[in-house]
Amino acid sequence: MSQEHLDTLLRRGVADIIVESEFRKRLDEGKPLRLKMGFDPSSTDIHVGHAVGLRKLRQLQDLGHTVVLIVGDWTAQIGDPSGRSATRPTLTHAQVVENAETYLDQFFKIVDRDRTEVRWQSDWFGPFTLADVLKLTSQFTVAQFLQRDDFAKRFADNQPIAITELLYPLLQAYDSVEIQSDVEFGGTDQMFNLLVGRDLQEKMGQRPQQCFLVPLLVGTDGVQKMSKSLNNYIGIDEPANDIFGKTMSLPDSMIVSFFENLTDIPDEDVAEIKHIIDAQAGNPMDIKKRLASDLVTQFHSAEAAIEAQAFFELTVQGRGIPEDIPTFNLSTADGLEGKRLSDILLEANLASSSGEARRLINQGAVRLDDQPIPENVGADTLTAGVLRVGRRRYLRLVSGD
RNA sequence: GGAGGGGUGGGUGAGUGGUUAAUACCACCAGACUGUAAAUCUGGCGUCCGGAAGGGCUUCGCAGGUUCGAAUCCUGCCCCCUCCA
Repeated sequence: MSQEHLDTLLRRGVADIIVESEFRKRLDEGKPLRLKMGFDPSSTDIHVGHAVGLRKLRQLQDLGHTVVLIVGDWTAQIGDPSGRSATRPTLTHAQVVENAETYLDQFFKIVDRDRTEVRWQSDWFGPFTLADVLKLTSQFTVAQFLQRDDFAKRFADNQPIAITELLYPLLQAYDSVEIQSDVEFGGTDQMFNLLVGRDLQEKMGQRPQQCFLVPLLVGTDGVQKMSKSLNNYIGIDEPANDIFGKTMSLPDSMIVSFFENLTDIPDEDVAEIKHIIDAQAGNPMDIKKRLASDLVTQFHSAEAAIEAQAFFELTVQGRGIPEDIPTFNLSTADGLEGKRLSDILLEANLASSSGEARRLINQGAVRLDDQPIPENVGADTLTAGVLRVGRRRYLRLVSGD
């Protein structure tokens, strides 16, 4: 591999590598490195924000290295007993197993299964004793932990910090010892935790891991970091049309960052795109189509990307009707007696409540063959045709058998 | 152990007996304009019935109570935060 290729690999989609020179030395040793990545099975959906780091894992796997994925099953079953954090619910063993399966299916869309070792945290924490815990805690001081940004801030603001919260970084650090990690991956918000792992390994006589930090991708709102709870994410498991559509709705300000972090297009192309956008030398929409197509190709296939683009151009841009849409039979045996348009929208999942259905109708968002239906008419006055709600919800009304 | 502050709709946060399904802002949804961008404008935003007018039901930590009427008053409980020890 060329030096240039390696440089790109260690720069694009990378926030920081601690310590980069040591990391490069290890790469030169010629032995497969153990790349540690942890996940909390309380959430299962992988979005493109996570993909930034997973893509790095894959690129390094392609150089012969091994990913060690740690399923945080033990901590997930403890949860956060203080109940402060909704993001640490307590899960049962069955839930953890189910979530892990869901997660792995998505994980291996990006990461190479054959070069991955999956380890369950309870293998080593299950038999842990209180004595072990105390030994672990004795390696660190409170002052050291107060260096972590959010702890420092909360401490200064007289906000509570639960003792368990101090323990989590220690447990994560011990994972590194257990699997003899060479490099741990995480977002920049994980820096402190990764560094604790590094320290602990050294204290326990191991060679300290390097910390590979990837940037936190900003979500589709263009403001906050991408996360499921903020509903500003693009899931890698979503249908091709959704990935394409969501990408098209990105603010212009996000385009360059997405290309940088989520695609392998050449650096020169990224620079070119940045120039076009800054200088307003072209329509950003066309550039976003390229981005959307690239993402769909990664998470589905090249064919799916072509279809998704066609779908987008037909429906959103051309306001046309796609072929493959759900149908609703007007002469169904259920009978339309007493039913109204709003009931049909609800039954066909075009609205989430009858209140919403009425609202949409009143706002002129419902059309039958392009003719607005401004009133909640009786279902029996509807004729065969295509019912459209907003821009992208459709229902084909048919009559007869 | 003691003192004080607080729990309101997805979020922030008004509201101290009726005009409050609950101000405002954010988020979100739909429409217009567009490039499913931004900005802007318009409408909406618990839920059910009703073509509509309108009417049910549920909601202000939980459970009771006072009252014609309670997010607002009383009692008990749960939870959170701060300060002092």
